[in-house]
Amino acid sequence: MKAQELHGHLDALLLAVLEQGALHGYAIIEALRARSDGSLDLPTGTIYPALRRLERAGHVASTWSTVNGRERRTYELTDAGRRALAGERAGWHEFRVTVGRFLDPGSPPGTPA
Amino acid sequence: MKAQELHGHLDALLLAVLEQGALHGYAIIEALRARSDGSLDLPTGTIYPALRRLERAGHVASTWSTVNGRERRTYELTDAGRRALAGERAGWHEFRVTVGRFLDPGSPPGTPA
DNA sequence: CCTTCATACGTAGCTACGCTACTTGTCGAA
DNA sequence: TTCGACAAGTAGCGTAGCTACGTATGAAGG
Repeated sequence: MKAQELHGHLDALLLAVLEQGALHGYAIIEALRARSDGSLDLPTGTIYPALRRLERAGHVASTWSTVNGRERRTYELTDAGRRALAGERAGWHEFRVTVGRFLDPGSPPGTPA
Repeated sequence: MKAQELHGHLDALLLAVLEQGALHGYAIIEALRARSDGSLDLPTGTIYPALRRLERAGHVASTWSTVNGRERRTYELTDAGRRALAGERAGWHEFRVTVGRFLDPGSPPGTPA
């Protein structure tokens, strides 16, 4: 799918992926691709800046490690990040219902009961 | 809701509103507000440029009329617009499923059956 | 009469944010 | 030794919605 439509929801996706355990950037990209059956194939230029944004916001924390001579920055959800994720989930739900009222089939204009 | 999350979905909303009949810009804003129970209260600076974009793209057509001394530009879906709306609906569905896999409750990681 | 508010259109400039394209570097395989 | 997967990152661009204006009419209220 056209990924630009993610606008505003990327942070939530990243937090959701990290909810299941700490990962490094590259692995996050792979996790998104895997869990979406390839629909979400996000470039590094999207992920890395987003992760730094989340870190600045205090929603994730990172630690460096070296594995096989390769530098890895591993990201982990903070408590604030977990709270933020809950908020993002609520926001996503409202968004999905609101937009769905216009775009989902079944009950366009006047559907009282 | 924070309207910036609409990013990329606004066109679809406008087409969906016009699907039920031609409306002028101001009325479109009111229709969005009404059908979303007030969640979508979009400023004119968002709607008018968007409508012109849709017109340039050939998805809507506009006709001027004067009602009570007030100028009205009434927008109507074109056939291409109707096709575009169908595409937007499909895109919305895929988007909602993909993002939902991460943010909706119920089936986070490995849910085979 | 004059102000104010709802109606109705519109533009200029800002900002957020995801994307493209690029760089740096290690390691394993061909 | 060259190429591709792994791993991180930045600079600059484009899209698109938002803020804050500006214009104009008609109705309501003082």
